[in-house]
Amino acid sequence: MSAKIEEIRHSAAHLVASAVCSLFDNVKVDIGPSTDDGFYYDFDMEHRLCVEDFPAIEKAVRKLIGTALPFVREEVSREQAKEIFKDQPYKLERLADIPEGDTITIFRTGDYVDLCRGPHVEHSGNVGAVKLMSVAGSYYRGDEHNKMLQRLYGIAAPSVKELDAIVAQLEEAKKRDHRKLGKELELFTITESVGPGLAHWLPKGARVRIAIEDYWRHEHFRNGYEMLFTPHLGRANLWQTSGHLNFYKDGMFPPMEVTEGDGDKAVKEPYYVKPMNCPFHIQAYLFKKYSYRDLPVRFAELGTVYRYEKDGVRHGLFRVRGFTQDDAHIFCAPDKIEEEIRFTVKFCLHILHRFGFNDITAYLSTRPEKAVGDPAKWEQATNSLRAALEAEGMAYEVDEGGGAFYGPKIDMKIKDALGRQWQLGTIQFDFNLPERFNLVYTGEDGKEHQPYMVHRALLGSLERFFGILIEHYAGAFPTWLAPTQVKVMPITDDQVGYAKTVIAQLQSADVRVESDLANDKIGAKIRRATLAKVPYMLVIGGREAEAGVVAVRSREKGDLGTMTPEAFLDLLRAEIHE
RNA sequence: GCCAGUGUAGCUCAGUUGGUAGAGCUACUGAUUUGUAAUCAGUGGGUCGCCGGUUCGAGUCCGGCCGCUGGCUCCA
Repeated sequence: MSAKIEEIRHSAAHLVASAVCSLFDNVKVDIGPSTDDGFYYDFDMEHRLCVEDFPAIEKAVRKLIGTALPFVREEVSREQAKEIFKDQPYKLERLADIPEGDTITIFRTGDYVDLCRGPHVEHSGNVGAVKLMSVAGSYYRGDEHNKMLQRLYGIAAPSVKELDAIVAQLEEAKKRDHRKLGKELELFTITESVGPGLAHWLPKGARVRIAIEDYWRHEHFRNGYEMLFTPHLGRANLWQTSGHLNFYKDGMFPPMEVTEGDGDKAVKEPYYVKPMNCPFHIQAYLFKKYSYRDLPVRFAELGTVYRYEKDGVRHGLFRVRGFTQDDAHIFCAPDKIEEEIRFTVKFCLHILHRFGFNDITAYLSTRPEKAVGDPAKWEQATNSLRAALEAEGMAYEVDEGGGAFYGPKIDMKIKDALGRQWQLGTIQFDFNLPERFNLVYTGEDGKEHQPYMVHRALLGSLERFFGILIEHYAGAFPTWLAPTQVKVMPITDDQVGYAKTVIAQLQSADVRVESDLANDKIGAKIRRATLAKVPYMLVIGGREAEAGVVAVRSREKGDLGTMTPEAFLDLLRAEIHE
């Protein structure tokens, strides 16, 4: 973001605050920072802001822009500032936060004065254009115990034309919204009858998921992982041991209670649906004794978990209550951990690249204040994470003290086609569970040692990942992922027979192929297939049927002319495996 | 949970100051047999999110729930 744009957004926020103060009574203002795509300003006032107020506010802002009011910077003493903002409690609090000795600056725009570091544009005319987008509640200083203020969101640009461009960009993002595309492309549905946050993968979505899963499993087997299938429920006792009941009970669905045993010996036993797979993978590890020669043991599972996400946090597929993690747990000897982490990082990047994500940043989170486990282990674990990132030449940022209480971690964040950042993979040490479940392996010395345990997900959850993929590709999945890879469309009923033999040929080669035999003109069929974002259309008319060829139309490249079905299959295979 | 919106047919949406619902697409039927982004005609299809209230009468007004959207908080 250029400094100039930032100044414009920031200044626009001041103009909006100024307009709101002039239009309504007794307005207390908080702050108005610029954001990634605009700005917001928080207010405390009696009047409830709503969208109907926007035109009046925007009009007042336009008037301020029209008069080219200068933004006047003044340095003031703390006492002067206190006097100026005596009716603005939030400003006084912000003022109190400014360390003694720092310069206190205020900015005046006409009658409006704001406590602000700046910088600002020279005069309000430089702001150009402002549009209010939405109004929302926001806790003062982001703390839910504080009073809720009213927040106005807006966008600003140097000119109306540039503002329109921003609006167009927002509309582009809206067009890619996975919820909209999920409906249009028949990928998934979430129904009120089943419950909020519980996704159903429809046939088209399921086809994409299976393509993802097949690839995922194949690569895991090729890279030394074993697969597990584990139960969806476990006794309360298990969750007691793992510590989840103590720490995360609110995030778990409430228990279901069954009676075990008869008569006097009958016991009520609560079962919980799993919010994580770890305890189950640990059971698999506890199944037998492991030697140092067996390590590292890598257990992977596409494990479906359920978490009781609070109201108001759900969002399409991005935040759901039931989801499938591409989970794995690695049990590794301490002296091999650095190598193993490097291997894991490499594997993660390999998988993410396949899905078209090349702009990847890592975030390394280190030991927090409250932590379990030997500090020396933390040190070694953190170093192995750091070394792996450096060995892979990855850009990374360090979040000091940002690790979980049970171990340090790396999070992988990707940028999608619109430049938006998403957190996907995570590689996380756990010094808590090996202790709680008393995990061991037999070392070279014949004694029992505790292995390092690493949780690892590459895609995060399949649901969320699918949502991100939909938006990344705007629904136009690459051929290897596309729910329908090929649409066969005869021009008249006379070619249906030949079309069916072509379809059978493609199907037997595992191509996801569909036909459009509707009694429609070819233009209508092409339109439908285009809207469904099918990568390849095979148009079959009398000429093609006669010659035993197909006319190929590619989503990206348009008309590719005619070729035999075999030649088309070769082309398709080359693209899928590239 | 909180603030602000919002909920009408499978989908996208109309529905004027309250007078028991409409269009296009989809689906189905018929005609048409078509050469690269929509052939024509007909027929189906709705407890207007749910519950309650006001009213002679509620999709429309009021209240309470539920869902969804945008935020705040949260995401082991």
